[in-house]
Amino acid sequence: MDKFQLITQNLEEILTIEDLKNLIKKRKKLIHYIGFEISGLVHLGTGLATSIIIRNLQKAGVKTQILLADWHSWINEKLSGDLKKIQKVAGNYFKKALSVSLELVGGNSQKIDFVLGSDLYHHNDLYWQNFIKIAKNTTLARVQRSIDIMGRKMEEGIDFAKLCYPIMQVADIFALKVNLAHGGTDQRKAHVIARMVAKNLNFDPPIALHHHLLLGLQKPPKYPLTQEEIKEMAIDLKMSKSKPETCIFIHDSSEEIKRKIMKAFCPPKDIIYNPPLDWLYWLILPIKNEIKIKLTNAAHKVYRFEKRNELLNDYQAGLIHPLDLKEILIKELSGLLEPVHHYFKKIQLPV
RNA sequence: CCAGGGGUGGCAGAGUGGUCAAUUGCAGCAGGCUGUAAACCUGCCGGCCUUGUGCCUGCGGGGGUUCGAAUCCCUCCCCCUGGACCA
Repeated sequence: MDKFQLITQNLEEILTIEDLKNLIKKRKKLIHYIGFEISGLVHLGTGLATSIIIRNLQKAGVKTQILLADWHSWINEKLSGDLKKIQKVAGNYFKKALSVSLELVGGNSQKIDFVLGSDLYHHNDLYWQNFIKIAKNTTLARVQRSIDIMGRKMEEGIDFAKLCYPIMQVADIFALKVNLAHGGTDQRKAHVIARMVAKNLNFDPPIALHHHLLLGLQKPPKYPLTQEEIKEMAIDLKMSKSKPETCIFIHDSSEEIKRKIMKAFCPPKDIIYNPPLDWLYWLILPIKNEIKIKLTNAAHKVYRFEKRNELLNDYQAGLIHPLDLKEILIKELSGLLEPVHHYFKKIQLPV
């Protein structure tokens, strides 16, 4: 498999494919980054979905970096907006949880550079110069739109720091010399700003790599939904810590995994909006490479990552019962996360 | 800083002296139904428990009036709209 294929595997969107091809062709050093806000427990989305991409990039020889975004978390009032606490959790818990997650999917946590936001900004005149330059090359309206998409409500009572957030995010990309900016599809607006202002600041526009946001397990606010509506509402539909019943943490026991998945929304034959199917397609298959599922005719069939559309086709055709789908998901997920309990035996989780 | 408007349970939004632990909607939770979930039906939905015509806390914070306050007064804080200042 060549570099391009490795890098683009399991991504939902690339901005732009042409730029990426050019970068590879020019044999430039590929430098990746993804930023994480430091909040509560790491779940499948933050931990595993992102790790799959990082693993792929590592295989492609890309330098991978994780920004432990303490200042961003501070701005967004994570962990009560207590910067000291955020930094503590970043170092004591998040770094470890993300490393474990990466190992689970077959990546190498030794090859990741963890960067704490504070360290990046400390005594860094250039960073803050770029911050102002970026701000000068952006409009208020644009920044407002970008924070809106990030799940923060514009409406009333928004403090100004929130508007600094996307500007910092763009400055981070330049400061870390990133040419592969990675995030969920929710990071699109910020990455687009980065690409737009890059030219004005004499940087090469970073390529944006967006992974799929795993669906939350709950029934959507509206059903049925069209593919377009799902894209528009992606932020509301994604797995979220704030709804613990609809999200699975990497620390969840197999009993909890079973309980939550059994409660999951899972309409028969529907492949448009189907959280368990979504997870098997985007998460389990890319990690496990193949899974064996019981069909409604009692036979078993093996599905492989390379041909994962078969899974969708068969489910749509009614060849797989929702309950069988759930059962395989429960089994695979429990097995996958089993080592996590071992790693975290002695670490206090920041609940 | 000035003027006006406003702060009610997870959210939305009623209520303007007692009958208010606070209408209602949404969300959430539990159970029933279904080879899963959803839809649908039932119950719960401030906290506590010995589950009761029980106790406690409660309508931005604090103080006051009153037999009695989410409702009236004072004060502080915060938000919104406009203005002033910077220019």
